[in-house]
Amino acid sequence: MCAMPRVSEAHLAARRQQILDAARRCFMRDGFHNTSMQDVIAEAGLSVGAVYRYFKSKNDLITAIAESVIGDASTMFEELARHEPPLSPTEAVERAVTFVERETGPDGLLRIALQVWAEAMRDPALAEFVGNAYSRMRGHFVHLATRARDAGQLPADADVEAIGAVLFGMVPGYALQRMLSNGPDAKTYAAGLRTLVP
Amino acid sequence: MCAMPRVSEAHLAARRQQILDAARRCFMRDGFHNTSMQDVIAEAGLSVGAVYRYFKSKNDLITAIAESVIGDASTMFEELARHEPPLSPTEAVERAVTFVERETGPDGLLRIALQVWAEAMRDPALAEFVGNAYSRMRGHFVHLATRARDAGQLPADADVEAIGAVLFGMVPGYALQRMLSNGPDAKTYAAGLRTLVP
DNA sequence: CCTTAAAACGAATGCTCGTTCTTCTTTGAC
DNA sequence: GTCAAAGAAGAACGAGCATTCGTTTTAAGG
Repeated sequence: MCAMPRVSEAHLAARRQQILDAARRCFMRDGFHNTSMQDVIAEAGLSVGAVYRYFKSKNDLITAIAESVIGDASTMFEELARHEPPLSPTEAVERAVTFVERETGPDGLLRIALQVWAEAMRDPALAEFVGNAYSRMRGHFVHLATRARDAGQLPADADVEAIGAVLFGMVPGYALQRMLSNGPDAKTYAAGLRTLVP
Repeated sequence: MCAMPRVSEAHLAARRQQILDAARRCFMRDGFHNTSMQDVIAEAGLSVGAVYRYFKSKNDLITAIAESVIGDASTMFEELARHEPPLSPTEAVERAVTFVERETGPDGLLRIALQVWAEAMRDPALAEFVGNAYSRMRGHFVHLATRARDAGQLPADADVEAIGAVLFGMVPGYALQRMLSNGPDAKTYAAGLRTLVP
């Protein structure tokens, strides 16, 4: 006898991803709360039961999408931090802003990120996850600021935590401008930054 | 005969405000989409019919709250722009950030602003309103940048639009950090800004 | 005090939602 | 081929939603 799974691991993972992809499209289009489970189910081309096998509630689905979006952003910031040769703080912001510009389009990550931010105000578990992720991202900029200070590009007594926060803040600040008003493109923004921060 | 109103103008305005206040509290607590009309009605201590006399739909109520929140922020930025003697760009950001710190608390304006941003992704009418308001706010910083350039504090060929955008972006950027992670307080942030932008 | 229309009320409505549950199908080991 | 367990399906359900509407209350002009 045996209790082996009836389908391959790969099949299960693919199905799960199929649902996640559908949910992402729906959430991008209508936001978390104007998307019904029926919408996701139809978009995935599956049945109610199938979807509920993989995600036990709508909130589970929202959380999964939120974590994947925040995870993607984290990855980007980590790559900036790991870059060789090390980037100057300004260069790092410039690259982040370029990424943001790409992802603020009609089907960009940041449209969902905005939903996640709003959702985090109501869901403490999500708030903690987002808070940790954003602290880590800010940490990368603090690290860059530290390096710049040690290289003499900043005063020796500079508060690297504060400077890291300012640098990091510019990125979502730019994202909001892009999504809400018709702010400047990444290149222009970067030029402005370089004028302001010598 | 006559068709005079049965109650005073002031009474009508007060009732309307009573509903708006209740809605603001509810929306702050649960967000737009997890607040039911029943919640607002109960919070206002009125009847269904009374509320629907003043706001013909939930969306009307959301729009009214959104416009009032954005309006409050606009007022703040206008005061910064009008300040005498004129503020330097850095000073203006510092003051804006102090305002933000005050309004990111559990019952601060910015918690609703975050909801509004997310809502604007779905509601074109709201998107236009928010977009215009934010363009105007950015404009104030562009104006400050222009003045700084003309005073020789910035290169003569500086792109004031871009610099204004960078300055303005720092404000929502700081707001997000405060609301989502435990970012630095306004004073620390301002100090970081001053170190970075001489 | 009576009339009248605005204002407030709240039961009722119809619909949509997230979720459950029973049934049918597929799968892979034997 | 057979069987048992897992996967998929989708009808059904109850709760909760925004909104409507017929009724009652209120307040001011005559």
